[in-house]
Amino acid sequence: MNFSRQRESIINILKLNYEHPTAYRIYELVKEIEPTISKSTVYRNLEQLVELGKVRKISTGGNFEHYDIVRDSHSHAICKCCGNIFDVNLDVEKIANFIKNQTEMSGCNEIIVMGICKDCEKEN
Amino acid sequence: MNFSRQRESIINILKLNYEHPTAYRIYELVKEIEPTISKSTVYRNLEQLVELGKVRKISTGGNFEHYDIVRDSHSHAICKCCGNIFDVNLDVEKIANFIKNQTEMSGCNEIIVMGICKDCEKEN
DNA sequence: CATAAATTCGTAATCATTCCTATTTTTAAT
DNA sequence: ATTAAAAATAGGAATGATTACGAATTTATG
Repeated sequence: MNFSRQRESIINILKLNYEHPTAYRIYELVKEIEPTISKSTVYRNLEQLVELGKVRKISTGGNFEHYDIVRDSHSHAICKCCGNIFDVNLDVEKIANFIKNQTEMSGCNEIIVMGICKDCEKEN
Repeated sequence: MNFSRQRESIINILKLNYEHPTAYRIYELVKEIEPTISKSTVYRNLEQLVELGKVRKISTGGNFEHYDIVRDSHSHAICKCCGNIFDVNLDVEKIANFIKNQTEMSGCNEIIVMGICKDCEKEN
């Protein structure tokens, strides 16, 4: 993988952003620094970075994929109602062992928890 | 919600199918029983059934949404490599409590575990 | 039966993502 | 510093799963 200014900008934006942005949001933010960047560059780089394990893709069940740069190991909780994504610390290792004994999975490195957030619960 | 023959067929197909089918696969299968059913009817009904809590939508990070009729309470493990979905039994209640104390989530009713399946591990 | 509400079918529209290609940038070797 | 090969980009077109729409049909209720 060669160096590219655009990719560095994408990574920098991801490092500054803790909001689990969508690809399009990342595109918008990078555009402020790198005005001529194209959407395809953003999508291609995100895909590559996910492949390399430097970025995680989070599917919420909504219409967009969200992205999160890998810092420490944490899991995600998603509100089914508003789609917000929260960080959670779960014992992934423990769950991985449990899974391994129970299914055809050889292990796991990511856990996504779906539920309702406190705000949405209040409103309904 | 009124009765509809088409919806009953969709539910029946889901009851018979343990493979976490996509909307399109469900459409194909229902079509064998109900040849004039339209894709929009399948999509609309799946959405309604998800809303009612009778069906669960499973986002794998791939291009399609998968569906699973709610029988017993179980969680899902997804292979990041092949996209296969496996059933798992996790202590959701315990995790829900853990989540509740740690985040803005009021609880959870579904856990998705991402990892690599044994077959894909062998191949790589 | 008659009416209103719900549902369906078929197709068109949407829109996030992927694909394509000519051009530019990066890398490594000479 | 040049050069050639490989990698990456910009921009726009294509894709394709899903959603939206409207006229026609079916269901529920009195």
